Amino acid sequence: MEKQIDNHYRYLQQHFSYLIRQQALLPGEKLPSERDIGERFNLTRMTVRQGLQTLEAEGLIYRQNRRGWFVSPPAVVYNPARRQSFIEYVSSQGFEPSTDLIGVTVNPADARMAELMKVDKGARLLFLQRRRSIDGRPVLIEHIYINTALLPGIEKEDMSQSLTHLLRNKYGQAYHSMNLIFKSTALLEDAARELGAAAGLPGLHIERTNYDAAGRVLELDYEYWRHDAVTIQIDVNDA
Amino acid sequence: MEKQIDNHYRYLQQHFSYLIRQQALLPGEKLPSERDIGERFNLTRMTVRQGLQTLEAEGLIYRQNRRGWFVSPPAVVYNPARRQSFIEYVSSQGFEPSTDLIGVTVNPADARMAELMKVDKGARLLFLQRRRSIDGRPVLIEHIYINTALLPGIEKEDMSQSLTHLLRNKYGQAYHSMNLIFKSTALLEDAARELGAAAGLPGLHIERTNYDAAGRVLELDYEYWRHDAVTIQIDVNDA
DNA sequence: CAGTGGTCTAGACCACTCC
DNA sequence: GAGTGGTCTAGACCACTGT
Repeated sequence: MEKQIDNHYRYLQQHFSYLIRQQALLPGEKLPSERDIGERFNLTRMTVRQGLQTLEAEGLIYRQNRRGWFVSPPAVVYNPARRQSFIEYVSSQGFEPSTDLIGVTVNPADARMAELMKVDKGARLLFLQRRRSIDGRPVLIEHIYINTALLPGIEKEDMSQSLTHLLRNKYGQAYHSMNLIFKSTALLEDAARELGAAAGLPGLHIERTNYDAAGRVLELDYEYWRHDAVTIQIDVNDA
Repeated sequence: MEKQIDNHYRYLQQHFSYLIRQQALLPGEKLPSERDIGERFNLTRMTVRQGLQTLEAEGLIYRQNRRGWFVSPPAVVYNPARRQSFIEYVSSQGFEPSTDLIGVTVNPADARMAELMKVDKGARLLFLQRRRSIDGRPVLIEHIYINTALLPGIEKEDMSQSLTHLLRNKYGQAYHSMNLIFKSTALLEDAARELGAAAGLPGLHIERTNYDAAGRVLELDYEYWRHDAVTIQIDVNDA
């Protein structure tokens, strides 16, 4: 007993949704061009785009700026409580992670950052911008602020590697506790551009504060994810 | 040093974003109609709608079906680890929570539900559908499956009240552990309609499995949130 | 009823990617 | 240069809301 679809864009949505679920269209595969779809279904490009946008909102397809629409791969599961690095949890799920370093600078903390990281104004903070990809598809932009006073010499390390590993191996620091904030919102304009995505793309923001054993802020991490690329999972145990 | 905006819809976005941040437009306030905005800025309705949709994706405004666009109130912070009820965490943040019971049925478990809840196929499950609002604004639809065998007589209770309280007071059951899954995706069609929202609205899905002290599944809870209405916050402590 | 957003048409030009 | 999505125009009719 299927529901009657009287909207054209919903018809498109259901059509492609069906093809994707049946795996007639495979992850990473390119959809026909908007003009081709319009011709095939006798629809204006605007209507086609509306249909595609609803599929994008569902996380079934994604676009790369002016290159086309593609079927979304399955989302990676991110379980922050496990304290695994991006590299660990992505590869353990059978995907291929990679990291591009976009920028590294050392800046004095302004008033806002000083408060967030519980350091004095002017303290030296290492600021990293990285892009991380899964199977070659850019999925998140990361902005990281590191308290260099707690991790001397860290700015001389290779910053495209896993910070989790670096802290563990070189500094003997495991993350002790962390505070996590998740928010569903549009990707920031810069993040969208660096992901090769259209601005205003639905995104997931994660803000993570990592503390050392003494409760000091080791690192502040902002992650801007393509919303279809990740599922968050957490186990909460007895208090 | 402001960036030059050459897109019309981005200009609109920046304009209203500014007004909202300056509180020249207050939470809950209605925006002018799409046609009025178009006239004022000399833009087509399609372009106006595109601008408004990006503001919606940012979580700054929301719409109610055919009633208009409104400024979003601040998001409520949901911290699952605190095991507070919706009523508790909403009211403790200075908002007014309310709950509408949409449906109650008792059904035998099908194969899928039986597996998810670790019961025999055909076991009696209480199924609740509720709509929850903050300050009168519907923000989430909840689908709850309850294992009646563990909570005898529960189907005779008032199901618009807090389940957390009911379990605590009548059954002496506190939630022990829970498993949480968060996914940013479009609202389901039914959920969107019950929230008075357009279908395909960006949404946040939360899936929560609550276990009793013996590790049995007490309750399975699916929450479909308007994406601008909630921020998730979790503290993870030493393992 | 008038007013609102929801959907849709039939075009157009532009910016960028790919070859 | 051909093809793609990104943006935009100037309309139209419909479904639903409020009065």
